Amino acid sequence: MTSSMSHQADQQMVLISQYYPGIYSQLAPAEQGEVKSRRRRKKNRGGESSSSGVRKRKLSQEQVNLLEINFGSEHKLESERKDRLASELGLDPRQVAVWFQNRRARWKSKKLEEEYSKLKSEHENTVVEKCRLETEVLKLKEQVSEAEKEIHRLLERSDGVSSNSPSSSFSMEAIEPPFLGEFGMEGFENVFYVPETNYVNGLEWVNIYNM
DNA sequence: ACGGCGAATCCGTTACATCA
DNA sequence: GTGATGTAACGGATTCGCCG
Repeated sequence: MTSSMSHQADQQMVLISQYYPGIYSQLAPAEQGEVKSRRRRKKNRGGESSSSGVRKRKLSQEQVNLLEINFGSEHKLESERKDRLASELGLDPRQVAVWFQNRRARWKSKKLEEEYSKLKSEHENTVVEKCRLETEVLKLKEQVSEAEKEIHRLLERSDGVSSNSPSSSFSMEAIEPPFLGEFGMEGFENVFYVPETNYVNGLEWVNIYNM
């Protein structure tokens, strides 16, 4: 863990699991259903801390400011820095350690909230895009269906014409179909084939290709 | 290699201060 | 007075490095 990495962590969306690789391994007992009972702490209404002399709640704004500055430059607290900070702030090193511990917990909680918001937003965008694509697919299927119907109608009409007029008969298979790929028509060659040189009654609609 | 030990850190919780 | 919220502090568990 380098100091430069932690310095950038506030700006970047760094996953907690990357930043504190040890955290998730500690979840194992709880995940296995093992529930440990915690000892209840005694109340302390006498004004004296049970372990470290005079009780002193609420740090001053000045103390918090300096702690925040230090936390901003490095989230971890080496013992040398802890002692120096404690001396500067007139606090017990244990208090500095506790403050950093709680601050890391708040930082982690905030990052998790941000990560959640980001993922939620991405999910919503994806759902919207999915709906849009599904609508587009329906429209395209409708167009294909209409085109097929039209082809059927035209083929039926041309069959009727060719039986009366031998000169206009031709073989659809004998004519080289135009290349449609550059128009993005791959897959529709058999549906939209248009003979350019042989005029067929009722095929005026194919002029859409020249639009 | 291995186990014991202490320090550091984590999570979950409690106790208390403050405020609406 | 009271519930909600924020935070200092604690307890137990885990991890890690050191040492014999």
